[in-house]
Amino acid sequence: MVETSGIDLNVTPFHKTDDNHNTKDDTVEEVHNLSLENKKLREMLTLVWDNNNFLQKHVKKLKLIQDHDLLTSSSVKRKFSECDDNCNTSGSKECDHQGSSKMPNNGISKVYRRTDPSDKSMVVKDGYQWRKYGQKVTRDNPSPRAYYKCSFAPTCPVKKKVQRSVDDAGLLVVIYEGEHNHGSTQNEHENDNRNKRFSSPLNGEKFDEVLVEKMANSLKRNPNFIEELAEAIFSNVLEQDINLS
DNA sequence: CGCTTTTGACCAGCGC
DNA sequence: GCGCTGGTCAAAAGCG
Repeated sequence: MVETSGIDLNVTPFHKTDDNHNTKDDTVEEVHNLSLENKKLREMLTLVWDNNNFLQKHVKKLKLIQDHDLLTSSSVKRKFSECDDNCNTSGSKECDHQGSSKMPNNGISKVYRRTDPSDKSMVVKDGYQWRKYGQKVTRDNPSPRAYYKCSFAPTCPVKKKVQRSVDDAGLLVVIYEGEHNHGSTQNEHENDNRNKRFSSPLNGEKFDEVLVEKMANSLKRNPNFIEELAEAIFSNVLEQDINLS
């Protein structure tokens, strides 16, 4: 019986027995071999576990890259190419494209909001009052782009553009231009609650985490995946052992 | 009645 | 200059 972090496995160690010559030395040797085999199996399981974790992280990373590509492929890419360059070169913390994020850029910020794809209204509750003044279908995105002006204060210069992501209908890309010269119509807490009520329960970063978790669990539940992974690692370990010896 | 939304027209910038 | 595209305007319609 070998026990590793969180996994119980019934392993019957392969070892040679000889009933006719069951001396004390033989028993000691058997115990020694058994512990060696257990040690090896434990190491292998640790390796499998580590590789599983690595693969989970890799899946997560691929998902993030996919999201990033998806978002930068939309029409807003042109305007924010500078920001993207900054992301690539300096890795600025401000340029977090994951989930619902803002990217301050000369009074321009971009926010991603995950909503129900079936919800046709491109309403983003952000605590301000907006008046729609135009709508346009852009060249590289079949979903229309809506233009809003802040109507809470007559002198407020802030505008925003709302458009669905070209690849993910459930993802709204909101571009804010300018800064409000007045306060929000509601506090941040109320705003959060509203967003929770009006959009999908799985939104933004949380949605990604849940998705990755599901994918990882699905892989873990798949016996073929575990078998193939174990086989691959086992053959790899054997190769390493051969190379070392 | 006042505010918001819709939608076609218009304008400016850009590339060829 | 021309065509394409994104952004804005403004009249009409809708709504509470």
